[in-house]
Amino acid sequence: MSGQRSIIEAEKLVEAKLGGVPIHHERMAVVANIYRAATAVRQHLENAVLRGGGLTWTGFVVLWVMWIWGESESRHVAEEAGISKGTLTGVIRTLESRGLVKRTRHPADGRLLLLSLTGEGEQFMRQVFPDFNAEETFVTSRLDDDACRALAGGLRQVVLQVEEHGEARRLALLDGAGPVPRRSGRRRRPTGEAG
Amino acid sequence: MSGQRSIIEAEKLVEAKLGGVPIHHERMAVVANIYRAATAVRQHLENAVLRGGGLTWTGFVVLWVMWIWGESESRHVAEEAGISKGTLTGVIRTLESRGLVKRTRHPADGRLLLLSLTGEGEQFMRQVFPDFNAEETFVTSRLDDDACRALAGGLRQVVLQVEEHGEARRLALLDGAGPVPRRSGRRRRPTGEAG
DNA sequence: CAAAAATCGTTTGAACCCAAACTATACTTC
DNA sequence: GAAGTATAGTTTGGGTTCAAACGATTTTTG
Repeated sequence: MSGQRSIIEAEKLVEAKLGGVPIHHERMAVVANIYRAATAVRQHLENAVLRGGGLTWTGFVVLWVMWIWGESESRHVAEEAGISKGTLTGVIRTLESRGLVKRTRHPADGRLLLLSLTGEGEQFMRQVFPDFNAEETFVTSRLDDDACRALAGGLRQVVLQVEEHGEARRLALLDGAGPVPRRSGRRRRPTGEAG
Repeated sequence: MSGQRSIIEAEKLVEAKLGGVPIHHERMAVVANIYRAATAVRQHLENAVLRGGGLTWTGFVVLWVMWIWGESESRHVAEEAGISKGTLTGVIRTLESRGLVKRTRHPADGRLLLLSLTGEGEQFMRQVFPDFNAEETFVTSRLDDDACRALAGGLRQVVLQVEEHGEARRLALLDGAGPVPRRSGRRRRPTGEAG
């Protein structure tokens, strides 16, 4: 990736492209760099640590959540891992086939699904997490501890803003014009009524 | 997402899980928050701005790169957008079918593919980018301009570290033990030689 | 100038991704 | 307690994602 230089140049080009329209460049740079950093970090960790263990990033995150929180209801794992419940179904299927995860029915509420690590899953995390953290340390090694805390704090502000006010904002933006349906997604099963 | 609280609690639980093994918590928090913020920001922008235009995040980024840089060789667009060349092929197919992008053969080098926006694509970006930037401003609205610059700067350090030293690091980690093949991916076409 | 090496974009396969539709179970209300 | 409502996990469909394999083309080498 030549990538970084270009963000600064790009800002000038955007200015030229939009002339009068005022653009908030620092805000643009924050969002662009968040995404760039996320991609770079994920790719490094996948290739340096996870691939050897036959895991993807998402698989590892889900495993990590279960490792830290112990046996949990499926919906909490999805929320904590930051993926949709539909995605979790597939990820759990994969992890289960690798023997790292157990699925149990909730004894009291038949709708709920309990997830937990197998012994193999526990052992895997005890082995892999220190390596994972070593690479987290590598990717942040240009920053000292204070800079890391400041960086994490700034990012936390972004997350909190979206979590606390994002939904209201989206509703306000779309206003009357109801939510645009997704282009993809399941189709309603055709009823018997023909035109 | 209840998400944020848990990161602090999680650190304590990790401590307990790993006992003696020293974990760098600030580094863990940085990586976790980068990814959380990237997911939150992407989701907000997709739902607030892009879905109305029938675009995904990646589609928008690719469009943005072509808008800013003008007609470009395919490989440069992929690099600049931060996606693999294989992914770009599919994204371009989608954008082309929406009439936003043109594909041209390079006149001198038959291997190269030139990409550029159509008039419709140009118009789309002029309309949508201000809305996009308004949401970038929304998600960062808890930070003042200086904090934004500091945040972008910190993230840039992470990206640079991975870009400049990541590959060497990965090679050093795997050392003699050659690269682990991916679980997925194309299979070698079977040759006629049978066992 | 033909064989070999390099480079580009495309195809492939497994996995991931979301949201809407759907099924199953639980709770509410009359 | 049957009908209606709510909630949880699964399926579906269009799409994205990567890396390796691959075909087409260009450059390099002998």
